[in-house]
Amino acid sequence: MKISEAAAASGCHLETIRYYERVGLMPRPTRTGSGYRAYAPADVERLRFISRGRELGFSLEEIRSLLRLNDDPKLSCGDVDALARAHLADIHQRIEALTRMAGELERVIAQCAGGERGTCTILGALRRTDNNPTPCADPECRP
Amino acid sequence: MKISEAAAASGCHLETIRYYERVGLMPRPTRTGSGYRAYAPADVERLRFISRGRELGFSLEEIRSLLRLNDDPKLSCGDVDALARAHLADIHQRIEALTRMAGELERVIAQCAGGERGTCTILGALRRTDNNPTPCADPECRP
DNA sequence: CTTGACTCCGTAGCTGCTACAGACTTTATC
DNA sequence: GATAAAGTCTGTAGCAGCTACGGAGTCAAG
Repeated sequence: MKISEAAAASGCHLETIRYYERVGLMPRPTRTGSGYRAYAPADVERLRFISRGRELGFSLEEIRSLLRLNDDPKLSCGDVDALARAHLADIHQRIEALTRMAGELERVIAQCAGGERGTCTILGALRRTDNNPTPCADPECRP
Repeated sequence: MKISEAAAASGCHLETIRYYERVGLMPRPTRTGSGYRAYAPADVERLRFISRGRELGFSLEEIRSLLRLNDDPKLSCGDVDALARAHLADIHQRIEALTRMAGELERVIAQCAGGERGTCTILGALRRTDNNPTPCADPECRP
């Protein structure tokens, strides 16, 4: 199986496969006489493992650990569980941060919708310094 | 005001300030006789503008646009509004993607909590192929 | 006068790819 | 069998958004 076929079968981009090999996530495949990479079904499975890990937001380093744990027959499920839980906590933090951003943005956008002259509340929110408070006179401005 | 003071006053890392200058977000500041950068209060305000933009998740290119709109006296509030709304939509998409990830992760973690032997459901979820349930029975699989 | 803190510039590193260029090999068509 | 098209090879550079050096020059305190 050539690299483009492995790419199609795994869903990974062709150049990404070579990249995974370079960084040691994928083993160096056997080669044909002319030097082309030859992949076995097991390689495609490994690529899909990586790809699904990425879909779940794991970093390549985390996936490297997961692959090691997966390859090791004397399974340490606790480590996998800990890694996954830590990752989940991280995702929750990112969601929280983005939700805060979205909330704040919605607030300043909503204020802007009304007035179009001179005082753009969006730019105002970016300019605003703590000792130089809101340019908006409306008490609704700062909840 | 020297660069470290501007850093302290703006909340930007010192090297980040130089970076912003290099990419053209910050103007080249005046220099002291010996070549040290000298910042005015307006520069610090601009840094804080950038910093708040980053806190709201805007990219540096978006912030570049916002700065241009902010600097331009004949204000085009509509452009600002459009930019902010597009950014907000993007944030919502990212939240959605992360929420999906979190949901799926929670699912496989919850399943794992029970059993600790042989079958780790987290690794199982990563290994799983929809059309090829068994790993590989064929001895040709591993070259 | 020396020590230490600061600043300068340029460059390289980080993550996770993606996209070349230029050389080669394989496959398809005539 | 010749030739064109498509695939593959390697190595390197680019993206965002910083951060962290190294080696040199500058400034203030003791």
